[in-house]
Amino acid sequence: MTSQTTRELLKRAEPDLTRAERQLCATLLHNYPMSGLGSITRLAEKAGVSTPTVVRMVQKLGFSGFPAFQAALRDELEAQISGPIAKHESWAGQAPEEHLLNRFTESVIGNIRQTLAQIDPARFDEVAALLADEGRRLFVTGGRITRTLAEYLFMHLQVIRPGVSLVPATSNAWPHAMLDMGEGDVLVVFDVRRYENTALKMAKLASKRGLKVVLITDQWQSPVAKHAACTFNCRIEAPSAWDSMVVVMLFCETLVAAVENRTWERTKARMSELEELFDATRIFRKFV
Amino acid sequence: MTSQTTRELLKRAEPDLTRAERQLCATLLHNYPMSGLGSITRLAEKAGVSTPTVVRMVQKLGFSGFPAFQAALRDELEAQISGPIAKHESWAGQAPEEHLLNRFTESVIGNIRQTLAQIDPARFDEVAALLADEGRRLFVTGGRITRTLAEYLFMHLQVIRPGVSLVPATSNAWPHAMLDMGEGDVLVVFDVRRYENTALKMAKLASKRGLKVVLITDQWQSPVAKHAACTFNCRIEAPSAWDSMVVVMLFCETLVAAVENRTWERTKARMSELEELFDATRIFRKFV
DNA sequence: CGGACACTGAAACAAATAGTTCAGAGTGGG
DNA sequence: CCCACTCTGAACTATTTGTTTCAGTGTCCG
Repeated sequence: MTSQTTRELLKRAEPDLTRAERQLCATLLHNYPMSGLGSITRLAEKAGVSTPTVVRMVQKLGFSGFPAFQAALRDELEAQISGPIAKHESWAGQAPEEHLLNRFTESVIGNIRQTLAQIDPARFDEVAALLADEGRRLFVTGGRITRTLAEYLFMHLQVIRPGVSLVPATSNAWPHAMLDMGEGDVLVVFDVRRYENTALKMAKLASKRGLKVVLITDQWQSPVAKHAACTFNCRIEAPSAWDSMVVVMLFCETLVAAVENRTWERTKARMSELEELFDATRIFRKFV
Repeated sequence: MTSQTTRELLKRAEPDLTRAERQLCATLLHNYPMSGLGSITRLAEKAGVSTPTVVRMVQKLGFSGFPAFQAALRDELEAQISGPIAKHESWAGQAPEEHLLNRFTESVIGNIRQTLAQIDPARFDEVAALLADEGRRLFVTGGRITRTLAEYLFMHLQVIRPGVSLVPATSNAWPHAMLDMGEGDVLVVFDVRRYENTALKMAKLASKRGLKVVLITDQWQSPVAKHAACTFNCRIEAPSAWDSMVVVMLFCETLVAAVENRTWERTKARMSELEELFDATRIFRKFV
């Protein structure tokens, strides 16, 4: 394929690029090749790097300068356009359509579409507001498969606001945790098929204590729904012996973003405090 | 049709144009819109007119100047290229396009598309084979954000085959775990930005001990790549203060499915054994 | 630790592009 | 045949774009 030469050039060169250059490279590949057709200034801005970085990179790729690079992009684009109409390409372009990468992705995209179509945005906003209310304590729980998702949600919420706890339904310690749960608090339950007994019991007890239960479950819906103030169903189908939690995670992340938007003023302070703590512990690298 | 506005603008304006302008117009329409994407000078040359003619004409068409005209062409081209796929309705049909649910999903789909386009299927299959090889012990590790993903992958792999361990990079117990790592074993490292020092150290030591290191990282690539036999980059952009791990999870699940396909005979037996154990512990509900 | 090295972007600089002016060529009507 | 009018491009100016230099910063390695 000569028509994709520059794209492949970018991909192949990527490992040898520096941090800023890789950032630029990613931007270029992101919506290839449109982002490269503007001026060097706008490309640099879009990628968040300086114009010298752009020049250095295209020279590293073998072009004499930015205009030469741009000309190559234009030529390829022209060849592509005048050529046969682009078919619906598979996701992993280099693999045949039946490759697992394509089949799995296809299935997950379908899950996303169907799940989103069913969600009531008003309900979603409602729950976001509930989770953003710092007057309420939050409890998050998940089962065998969903524990990691519960942890993921917990970790983010914990940074966003105070008063968040993770309650492992898989252990037998959860009745102790329930001692802290009071009227008006919120319990987020993850429960997907092979619905778990402990999840049901916990939700039942919690709703009796006056907690608002938010349930995140699959399309067949966990029996916890009976005790939940709000239920969200995510499609979890996949060409595998396992179910796919991708949509559940997408939902969690979106929820986190929504909560964060509502608490931003206070969250900002919490995050910068966290940042200082990280600096003090030197957990992270400063640069690549 | 808004997507062809400029082309139709040209066609409709043609009768009212002067000779030189019509010549220019014809050139533009001839291989629309490529001829308009170069500099004004080259367009003028190609059409055999002067640059003032070009400026006058685009102003006559209602653009403020040549750059504005060119920008319009680029935008149309972009819309045309990304094709009907990008033209989809909002994901959460009931919500306006600017609702976070739609914006977030949009962004994640973009991440998926771009990540998949970059993955080398051969490499993917290679790693799947590596993880399916029961002669090698497997170690999985992740950092602050990615720990949950590491756990998720671990949980699945553990069911699929024996000899899988989770090594928490966030604790200081990992050097102990390293005692068990030997030549030919595999270490799967998750490391996304705010790359962590422990991940790097662990990967370095592991590769020195003769382990194959598989790295799953973001588009900017963790420095662990230097010590990795195989690196996969996932786009993690999201309209949020946080990065999105959805694509990383998609990748993990696909990998799990691929490994499982290779070990299915033995995995089947393991899974039914697990089933019996579950029955014995009565963790799951028999019926909804 | 500390020196060598690599990466990055601000700023200065060079080159092209885009826009303007204006004189001359062409045209049509009186 | 001449005048008034429009159109056109050469030449100039202003602006933006592309390139180079250089100093600051962070990383690596002994």
